[in-house]
Amino acid sequence: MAGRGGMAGLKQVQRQTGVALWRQIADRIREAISTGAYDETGMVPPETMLALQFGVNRHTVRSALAALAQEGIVRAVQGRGTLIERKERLNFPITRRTRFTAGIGDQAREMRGLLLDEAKEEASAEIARWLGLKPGEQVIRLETLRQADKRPVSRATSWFPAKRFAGIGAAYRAGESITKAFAELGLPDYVRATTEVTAAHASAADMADLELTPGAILLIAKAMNTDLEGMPVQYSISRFAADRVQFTIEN
Amino acid sequence: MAGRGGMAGLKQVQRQTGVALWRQIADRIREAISTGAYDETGMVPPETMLALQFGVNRHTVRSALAALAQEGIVRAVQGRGTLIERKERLNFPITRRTRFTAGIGDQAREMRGLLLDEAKEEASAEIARWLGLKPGEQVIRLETLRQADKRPVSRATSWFPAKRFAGIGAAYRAGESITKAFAELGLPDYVRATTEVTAAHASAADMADLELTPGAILLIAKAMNTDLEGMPVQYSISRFAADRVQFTIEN
DNA sequence: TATGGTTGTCTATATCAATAGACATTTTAA
DNA sequence: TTAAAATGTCTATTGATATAGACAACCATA
Repeated sequence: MAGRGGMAGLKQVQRQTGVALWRQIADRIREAISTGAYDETGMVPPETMLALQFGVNRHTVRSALAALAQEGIVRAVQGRGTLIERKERLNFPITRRTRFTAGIGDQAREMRGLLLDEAKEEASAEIARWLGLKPGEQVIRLETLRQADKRPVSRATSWFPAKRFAGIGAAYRAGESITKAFAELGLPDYVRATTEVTAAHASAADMADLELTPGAILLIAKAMNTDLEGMPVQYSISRFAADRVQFTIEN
Repeated sequence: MAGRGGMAGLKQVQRQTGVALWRQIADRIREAISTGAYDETGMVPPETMLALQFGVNRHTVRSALAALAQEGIVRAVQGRGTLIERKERLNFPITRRTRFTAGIGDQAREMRGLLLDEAKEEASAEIARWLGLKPGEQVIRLETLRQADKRPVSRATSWFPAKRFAGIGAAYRAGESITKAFAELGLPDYVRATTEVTAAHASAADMADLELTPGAILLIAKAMNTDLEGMPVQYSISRFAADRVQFTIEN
C-alpha cells in the first residue's frame, strides 16, 4: 500500500475556482519558503522549473513571484535568480503564562505594541459573560497592533472592566505591552484562562493593518485572562497573520 | 475617539488581487453565517441588497451564492430567498486528555474515523525526534479521515513506533479511533504532550479529501502524545477544515 | 571572452471574471 | 386576483487572467 500521503502527484493548482493561478502558486511558494524547502540554495527554483512543476506558463509563475517580491519575501536578480529575503515564522506559546511580548521576545529584535484606538463602552452580552460582568456595565476597549521587527504580526481588540482598569489605554501606550500596563495599574501578575483558536480569511481592515493581500489567512485567538484569584481581567480577540506565526500548546 | 474596530466602513472586497470578487464575497457570507449574523431570519439577505452592500453587480453576488449552494451551506428558493442550510462549527478542546472522537462526541450524531492508507517506513529525522527514536528506525504511518455526521472534518497523518504498535492499522480500521486502537494494543491511557497550531491554504489533495474549494483554509495541528510515563506513542499532523471547527485551549 | 542559465520585456491571442440591462418565473401577502 | 419581492435566465460588453513565442539584458563561470 502506498500512493497517498506526502508526495505531490496531484495537480497542485486548479483553474476556474475564483482564485487566480498566480495567487495559488504564490501561496504555495510562500509556504514552501517558510517550511525551509529552499534552504539549501537560499533561492527559489528558476521560473522555467516552477512553471513545469505547477503545469503553467512561465508568465504565470512570474506573476506569483512578483506578488511575493511585493510582500518583501523574495527579490529577483536578473541573471542570477530569485533570492529569498525573509522566511521567519514566529512561535507563540499558549500557556497559563502567555504573554505576547515575552513569548516571542527572543525571536525578534524589536517588539512593539501600538495603541490604535481606545473607547469606553457598555459591555455586550458576550463581553459581559467573558469578563464576569452584567451586560451594560462599563468596559474599556483597546485596539492594538503588535509588530516584530517593524513587521505587523497581530491586530487585537481587548476589553477590560472599566472600574478596575481606568487609564489602561495610556498605560499601554506608554509601555507598549499589556503586562506592563497591568503592572502600572497595580496588577503585577495574571494568567491565561482560556483560548479559542479559529482561522478565517482576512477582512479588508485586517489586510490594511497587517499588510496582507486578499485571500490571506488569519489565525484568530479569543482569549480570557484572569488575576491570580481567578477574576477575569481581560478578554481579547487577536488576529494574527497566519503565515508569520505558529501557536504552541504545551500540556 | 472611535471609527475603528467592529463596523464595516471600508470597502469589503478588492479587485485585481488574484482572488475573484465572487469568491471573496462567498467567504464573507460563509463567515457571517457561521457567526450567526443571519440567525433572525434563517436566510441570507436578498441578492440586490448584498450587491449594494458589497458594491458589486447582482450577478457577482449570484456567483458567490452559487458557490455556497454547491458547498451545501445555502439553498436558493425562487420567489422566497436564499435559505441557510447549515451553520455549525465543531468545538475541539485541546487539553492533556485530548481525544478526537470524545472531544466532539456530543456535538454530532455520528463520528467516524476512516483509514485511508497504512505503511511501514523509516523514521525521518523530524519524526524520529518527535517519537524519541533514532532516524531510520521503523515507524507505522496511518492516513486517516475523520467525519462528523458524514461531513469530513479533518485529514490526519500519524506516526507510531512500529515495534510497540504493530497492527495498529487494523485496530484503527476496526475501532475507527486512535484511543480504541491503543486500548486494543495494550495501552489503556495516554496524554497529549504538545500541540502546534498553524493555518494554511488547502492543497489539492486536502480539497479532495475534505470536500473543500480552492482558497479554503486549513487549521493544522501537529501533536505529540505520550503514555503515562512520558514515552512518545504518537506524532500526528491533522489538517482541519477551518470553517467547520474551532480549537479551545483551557489552561 | 565566450557560453549557458537566468530574469526582464514585448506582442498577440484565448478564456475567465465582472458589469449592465431586460425579462421570466415563483412565492408571499395585500 | 393582483402586486411586490425575490430568484432564474439570457445577451452583450469590458477588463483581468493565462498562454505562447521571441528576444533582450544580465550574471557566473569555464
